[in-house]
Amino acid sequence: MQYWLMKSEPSVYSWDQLQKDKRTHWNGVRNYQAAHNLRAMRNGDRAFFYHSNEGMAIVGICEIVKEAYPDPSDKTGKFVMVDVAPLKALPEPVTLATIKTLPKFKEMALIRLSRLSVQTVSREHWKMICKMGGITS
DNA sequence: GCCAACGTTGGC
DNA sequence: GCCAACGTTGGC
Repeated sequence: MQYWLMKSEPSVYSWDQLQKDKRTHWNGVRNYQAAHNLRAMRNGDRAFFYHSNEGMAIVGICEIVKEAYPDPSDKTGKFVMVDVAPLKALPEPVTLATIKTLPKFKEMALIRLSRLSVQTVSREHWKMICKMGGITS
């Protein structure tokens, strides 16, 4: 299984909204590297849901429930979207500020490639963030 | 609101 | 194919 991190501005689409919707189309990605990651996602992969701009924290975990298919909002036909469903909220959101203070996360894309909206997360980072977020599984 | 970092566009 | 100009993202 692969782990991911997806960003959304809460004023555009928030974690709360996803929990209400039960499922959503992750559309609007217009960056090739992010799109490449979308295409690499497989059903059952897990992704952190990160609030950018406001909140600036990882707030929940979602699951990929439909693999990449054309994004109808893209007139050029080049970009794709996936469907995601919420799995569980982090009891304790993990903020960017916290992550930044820990040397182990220096190599994380969230820090290194701050503008990439869909990124991979290593298994090690995934586990640490889950633990910090209060998920003990 | 500002600005750094980065990506894209278009002229040459 | 280079690079300046411009647009966007996202932290602060």
